[in-house]
Amino acid sequence: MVKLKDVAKKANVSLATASLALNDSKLIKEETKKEVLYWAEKINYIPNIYARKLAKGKSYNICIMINSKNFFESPNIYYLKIIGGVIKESEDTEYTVSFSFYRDKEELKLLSKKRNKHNMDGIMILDVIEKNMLDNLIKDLKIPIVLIDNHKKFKNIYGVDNDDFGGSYKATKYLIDLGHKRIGYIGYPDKHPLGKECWGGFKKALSDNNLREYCVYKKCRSFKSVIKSGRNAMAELLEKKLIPSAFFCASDYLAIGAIEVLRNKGYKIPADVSFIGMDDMELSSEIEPHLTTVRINMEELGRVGIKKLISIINNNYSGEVKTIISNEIVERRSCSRIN
Amino acid sequence: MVKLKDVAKKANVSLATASLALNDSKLIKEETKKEVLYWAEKINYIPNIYARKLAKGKSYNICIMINSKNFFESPNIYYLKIIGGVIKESEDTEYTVSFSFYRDKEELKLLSKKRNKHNMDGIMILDVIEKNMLDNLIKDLKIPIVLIDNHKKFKNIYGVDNDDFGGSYKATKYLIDLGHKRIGYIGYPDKHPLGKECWGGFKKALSDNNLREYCVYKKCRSFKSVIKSGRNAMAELLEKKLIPSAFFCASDYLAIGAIEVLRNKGYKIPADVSFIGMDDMELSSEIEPHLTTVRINMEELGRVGIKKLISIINNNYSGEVKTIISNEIVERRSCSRIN
DNA sequence: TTGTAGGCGTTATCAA
DNA sequence: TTGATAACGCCTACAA
Repeated sequence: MVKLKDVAKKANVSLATASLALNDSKLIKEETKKEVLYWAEKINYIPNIYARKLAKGKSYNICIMINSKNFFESPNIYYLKIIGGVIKESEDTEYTVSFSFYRDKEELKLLSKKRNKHNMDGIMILDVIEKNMLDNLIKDLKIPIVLIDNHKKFKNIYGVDNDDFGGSYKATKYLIDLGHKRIGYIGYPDKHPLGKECWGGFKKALSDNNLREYCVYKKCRSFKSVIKSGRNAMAELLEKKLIPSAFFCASDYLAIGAIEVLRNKGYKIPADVSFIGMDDMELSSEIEPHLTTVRINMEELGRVGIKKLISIINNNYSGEVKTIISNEIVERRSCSRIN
Repeated sequence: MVKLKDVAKKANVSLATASLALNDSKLIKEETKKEVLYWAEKINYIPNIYARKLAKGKSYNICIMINSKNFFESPNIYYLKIIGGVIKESEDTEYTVSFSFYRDKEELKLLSKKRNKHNMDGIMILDVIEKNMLDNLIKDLKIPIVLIDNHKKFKNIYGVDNDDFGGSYKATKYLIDLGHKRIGYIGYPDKHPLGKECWGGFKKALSDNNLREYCVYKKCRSFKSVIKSGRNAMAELLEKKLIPSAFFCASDYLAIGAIEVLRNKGYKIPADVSFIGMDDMELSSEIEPHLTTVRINMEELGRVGIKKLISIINNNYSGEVKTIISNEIVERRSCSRIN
């Protein structure tokens, strides 16, 4: 393995000079730098990052923590997108990223093991985490933490979140602008992480336009079999009431299930009923009719999150505690104008 | 930061003894070990993995390489499952895992940068890779490589693959055992990575049972909008021929699209036509009727892959060049017996 | 069974 | 502007 010493020798400078030159120090003459760079390239020098980490006394590593239960029981494409964003964004930094699963109770015991393995300067958490676990993490580790997609929980902990409220507002407004006056809602219970925000955005859009909710289902619980929840929702709604001219669904899968039930009853989508979802899953552009939805940019959450964490680690972050990532409407074919 | 020296001091032994004790060397008396362990625990000693890597002269790191185009353009849950398996399995080893995207042409130039960042003892590749890229990797890096899910390509390079052939055989056999004699096939072109294996397994099952294929569609191309491919397939098939009593589809999404078209034409599934898919996606157990399929265990591919790679790195691998991971049929409600 | 001392490849602090 | 040299924290002959 060719090392710094070899480069120094070839370039006819000392180890120290070679090191400084390669790190583009302004102490070194341009000419010398060039010479060193030339030889480094020439003899294919690859720095040993571990020696560097050691000498610098910093790990330059960020540990991404993921709840293993959530991850393995309901593997979700969102994880993949966040992870992709994180890796991508970290590529051009001096930081490496490592991943670590955590479980429920044993957490604290595991923690020390994790640290052994992942010496780290900062932590990013990809799941909705419980308060006591988070408290323990903070107390034990004393390193910066950034929470991703925690739906604005833990107001005083750094985080990056999707704008659930704004997305719901936007979606509902979109329906209103299409002329809809009777708008239904299918979403999660109030205590669900997504419940409050989505419902809030929906309500606000209505009241800002002097409208009232028409037909509401808020009993979708788990993150699994969400399509089934959508079916159940619509089945229940069909029994009880008149169907509105449009629905906002807090998840595309909810919309997909609901649409299926309605179509089976002979309703035409979007001629009879319009639907707008939220998420933009792969499936959403494949179903009939292609679903209009609010696209959530999870990759962006990951990218922004890692940048933020690195800034915090380096003591030069000065932005908001919670960063809110905006989302946009993707118009497809599940909504129609009403007169 | 508490270090080994501190532990040694507390335990009243030398640095060397402390080190050996913590590494459970048999040179050290049980009693001494206990004392050292006790103090390490007590003062919350966390080894610096980078110092260790450096002293050992090994990176103890494995780099997982992912084609960024595939990853970002068609993020697939399979990636997530492999990654999950890899991380999980690496947890109890001394190896860390890092991830790195690669692109097409610039590959070679990027390579050196990657190495700077991910000093590594081995490489795992998660995508179907092209021959010339692989050759370059091998030539430049000279470290062990394991290919994941490459559909048995590159016979002399270590790899872990799903048993596409066996899965197709099994699925087809399942249909045959249900009494079906006219069995259709919806899958990929012969030159598609999945094409040959799936078609081979299907054909073999038929010929082993003195049956011939009845109605074949092999034009599904991309990995994107596979559901649409399924729809197209069935639309075309409907025009041309009699529909068989059962279909094997080389992907669940293909089956989902095909079923949709057939149901819209008034066919009852599975009363009129049975379907068996392959993959077992989340969606497969949500659609109507719940899809019977061959479950591919991608997490297992990841786990086995990392174990294999570590063995190879440590020069104690003695198994097959290609490890084939078996899959199993998940019976749901899309197949019926025929008389 | 344990301790001494040198080395792993960098970076950083002084002098020169 | 550069060069010695001492860290960084751990491992491991070799000696005792």
